[in-house]
Amino acid sequence: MVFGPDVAALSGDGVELCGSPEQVRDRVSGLEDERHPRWTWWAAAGDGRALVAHGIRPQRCWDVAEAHRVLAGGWAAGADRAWAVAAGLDVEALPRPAGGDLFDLVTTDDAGDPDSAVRPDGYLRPEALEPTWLTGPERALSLARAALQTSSRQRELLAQGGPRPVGTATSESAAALLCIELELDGLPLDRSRAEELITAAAGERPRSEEHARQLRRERDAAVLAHAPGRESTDLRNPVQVRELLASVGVVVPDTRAWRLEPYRGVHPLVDALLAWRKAERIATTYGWTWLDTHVGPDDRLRGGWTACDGAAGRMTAQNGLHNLPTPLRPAVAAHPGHVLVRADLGQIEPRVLAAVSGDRAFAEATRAADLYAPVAQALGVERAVAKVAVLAAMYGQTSGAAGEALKDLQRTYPVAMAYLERAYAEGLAGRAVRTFGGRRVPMWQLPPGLPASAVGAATAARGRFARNAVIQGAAAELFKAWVATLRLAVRDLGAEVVLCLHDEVLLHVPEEAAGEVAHLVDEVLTASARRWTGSSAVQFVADTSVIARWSDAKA
DNA sequence: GATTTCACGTA
DNA sequence: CGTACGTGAAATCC
Repeated sequence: MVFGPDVAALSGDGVELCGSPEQVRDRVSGLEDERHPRWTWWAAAGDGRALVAHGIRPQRCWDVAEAHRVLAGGWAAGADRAWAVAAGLDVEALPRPAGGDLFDLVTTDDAGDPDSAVRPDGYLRPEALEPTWLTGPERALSLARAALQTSSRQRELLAQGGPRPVGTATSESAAALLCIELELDGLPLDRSRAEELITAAAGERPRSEEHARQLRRERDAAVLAHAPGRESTDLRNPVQVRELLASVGVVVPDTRAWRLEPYRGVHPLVDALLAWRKAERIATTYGWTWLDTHVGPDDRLRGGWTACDGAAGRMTAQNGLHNLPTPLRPAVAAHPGHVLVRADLGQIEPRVLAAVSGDRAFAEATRAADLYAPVAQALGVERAVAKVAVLAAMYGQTSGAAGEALKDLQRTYPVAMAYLERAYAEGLAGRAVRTFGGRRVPMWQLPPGLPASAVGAATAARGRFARNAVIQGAAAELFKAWVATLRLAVRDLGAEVVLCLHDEVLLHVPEEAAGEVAHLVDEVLTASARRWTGSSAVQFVADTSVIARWSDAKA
């Protein structure tokens, strides 16, 4: 489907239609009710949003942009690029949209049928990406056909990588649609509780600009009182703060919190500064302005969502949805008549490692509710040591106390460790890696002028990135497969997904459906994990609770 | 005005 | 020599 401002079109499966967006939307709605087809669109942010904004929430879709991101990696996924890759055309030679200069005027004489989205040379017309190009129904129809054609070529290309990448593309597509819903629905908030928490952390709501400045001065004064003679220091200027600290005998290379932590006892200024920083964070980033800007009159916090970041493919969110400080979390609360069902995946990354590497011994450890217990036993070390070693192996950490246990890990779980080493080596060499689900993760190339002395560190950083990407990326794939299925499974109960946080999901649920939704969360996880891994060898576990506020469950 | 650096929140 | 992300304030670049 293609939705423009004035025209829209539908093509495929014996249906071909173009007309006004209203007409096409009605038909989409009817078809969705009849047989919920897998709708194909260039990107959820365009056509998916056009439906969701009008109350149509399709079950299944194929998002050409997301499929392209799986296939090619990286973030760029415009229709022209996705079309070119699917068609096997050179993306380096992608025609550029007309800039309105003379050169463009001269070279547009071979443009072929002006109402076709495809040029005679096989590339998608770059101007067809602009909504303004959709001046008539023929053009919309042509663009819709092109989207459908792209999707079937993408399917073929993905299928060359085995059965999984096609599945990855469908769940990524669903995640992208969910992102639109998350953005429009928002996260339920208890406004008065939010106001209390902001007041406690950042002070009362400023009544004017002058009042705001005064409050700021008061906050600053509490710190500067510890440094007589240096009251003019700007606490927001790291250089000045460093000088301030030096004046009381605290000499540090930078003023980051973890660096200052050991000096808490040395001088009361340090303590005051660190407390000030926490308050300042809430005052500037999650304070009154944030509340007024991002929380609607319906007491919902809204921000943009993306289905995959540019690196390994985790979801991202804006406006604090992904980094709300813990002290503010009590403000996230179910609205009247509802509860929150919260679930987080326990020890997701090592479990994912067991699945993607196919290490049988490590998979055996996932049968335990606490994976580190059997690992510790196998290595003959304390649980804490086993945990640090496993995490160090996955993240490429070399400092710290993991050294000896890492050797034992190699010996006990050679298949899993080899999987990580392999990714590390690929990254080191600058070659792209693929996640278990088939997402290509491109590797950046080192800048040509890089001094020889810096090359080692730079390639090692790339190796660590690759090593982490195959784990983090695969975990993101499983998570999205889970949540995409959950989205549909709970829908008839009136429940909706309202937050996704890498390994954690929050659902807003009518009170009476709480028990059933909580049950479905676990059931769907087992089914999704089985489908994703292709077996039941690796167990995934969710910690699920029914709560009123986000903070009611342990973090 | 746009980009970079520092700092810090989350997983 | 653990990764990823988003945000704001100040400094820096153009």
